Amino acid sequence: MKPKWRELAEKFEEEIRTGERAPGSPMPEIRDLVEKGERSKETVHKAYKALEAQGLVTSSRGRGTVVREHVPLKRLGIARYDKAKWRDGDEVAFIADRVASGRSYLRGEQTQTVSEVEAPPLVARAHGIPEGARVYARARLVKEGDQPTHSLTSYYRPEHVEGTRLVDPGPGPAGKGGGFRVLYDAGYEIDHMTEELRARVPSAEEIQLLQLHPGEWVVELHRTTCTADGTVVEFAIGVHAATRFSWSYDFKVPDSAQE
Amino acid sequence: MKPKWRELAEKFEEEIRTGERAPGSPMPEIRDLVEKGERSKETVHKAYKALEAQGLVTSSRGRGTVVREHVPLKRLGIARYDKAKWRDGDEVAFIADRVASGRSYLRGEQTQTVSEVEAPPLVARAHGIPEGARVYARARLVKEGDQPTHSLTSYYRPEHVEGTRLVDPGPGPAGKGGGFRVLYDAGYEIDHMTEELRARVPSAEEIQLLQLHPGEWVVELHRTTCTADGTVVEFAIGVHAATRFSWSYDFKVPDSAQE
DNA sequence: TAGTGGTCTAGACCACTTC
DNA sequence: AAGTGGTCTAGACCACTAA
Repeated sequence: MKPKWRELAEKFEEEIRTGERAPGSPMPEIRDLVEKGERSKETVHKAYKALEAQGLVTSSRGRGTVVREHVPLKRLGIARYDKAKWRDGDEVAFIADRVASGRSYLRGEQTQTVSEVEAPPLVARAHGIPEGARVYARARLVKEGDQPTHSLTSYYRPEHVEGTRLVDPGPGPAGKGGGFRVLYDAGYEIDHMTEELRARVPSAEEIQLLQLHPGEWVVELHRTTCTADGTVVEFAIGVHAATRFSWSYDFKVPDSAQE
Repeated sequence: MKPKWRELAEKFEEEIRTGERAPGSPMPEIRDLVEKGERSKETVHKAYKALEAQGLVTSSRGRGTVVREHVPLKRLGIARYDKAKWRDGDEVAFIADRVASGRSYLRGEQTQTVSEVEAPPLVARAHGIPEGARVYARARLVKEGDQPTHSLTSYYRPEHVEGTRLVDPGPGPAGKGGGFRVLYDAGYEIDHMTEELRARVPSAEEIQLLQLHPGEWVVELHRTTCTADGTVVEFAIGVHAATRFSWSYDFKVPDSAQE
């Protein structure tokens, strides 16, 4: 037997997907449904929470529940790291994807803080240094308008970045060309990277920071960036709202017998 | 003000993460907590559901709520497509990752059904054919023991696979070397691929099929496989339980100025 | 059959937004 | 102040498991 709250949620889901309930239009108020039907407040509430977790509606106290506008996915491909963008041009690497997808970059959409910290285990392993060694952490929160899209924290080894503008703890992006340009100017040209992705439940702080919808998951991205000789010059951890992005990778089918 | 159910959930989360509550050990029963503390049944229930969504506990009627065993992540890298594995060896490409991570392959862990269908929009676009054109859909559910890990449906164009054992609608894997080997034998050697990932809420059928825990998300993977001349010979859609996998990709930093 | 989690209700109260 | 969603309770009943 299907629970009543699920039946109700599926009924509304159908109505939203067919367009019968248009984006931006208000959903019936909980108390109205309680009066009209036989359902109780908690039951309707559960149904609405399920719809909210699927990204179909938004609820807020005082304002009511409305059908969500469709937010287009931001597609992240490896082209966003194109050397031409950060080495020759004046785009900042981290916002290259936004430029590529036709959105304009506005100043003030990225805040940054730089601090010296002891390397957590994950960071130490990536850089091949002892746990607790000193590293620079450069954390930024990337926004699009008022809406935060993801957080990104890069970890650098002191000998690679000390004396550069990367460790200048001022606010704002790292300047023309971004972090990769700074490393390039310091003699460390990035050559290849590894990205690793996994999905998980967000922490309470992340829900607040990224303004996540209730029930929404995040994708954690680990990026290890190396120079041609294999030196790791950056390890970065990104946390993305899971429904706002897709990731795409092209690669040759490997053939270990030929190498 | 933090809701009580969240407070309670965080208390238990802490206890589980520190190991104070060991995997396999039972959580306090809901009715006991109601008797001892001032909380009500629904409130404790909400807290338990939150823990379950995080993958920390498992609840079932009659059996109670227990701390979950830690399930190791399965790491998927592009090495799982190594030509040496499916062309020269006798491993099936789709289970190569399991072999790599030390798990043994058991017969009967993969079921398959082949059918001729009209190409859905996504499939048509990937193959560059009209919507509704006939394609072969090869759907399998991959399990590890009793636990399903992911579903994978490959779409092939008739002219590439007709007459091969791929479209033989018998059960079981596609045979020695898997689907890529069949394509290879038919004169279509795969050369490069694109994988695209996104996370989303599972459908009701997927929850049942993959035995997902309540609140758990899935990652949908789109794989487009091409020969050296750019012909798309396979488009596959995979649905993975989000917490059971991580994906990893290595690539050179692109440089459009040099090509 | 006893004991577990899951659903549902009716009503109270709280937090927030809008007027 | 009025009206929205969110939390909480006490208790009823249901669904499932194990002895």
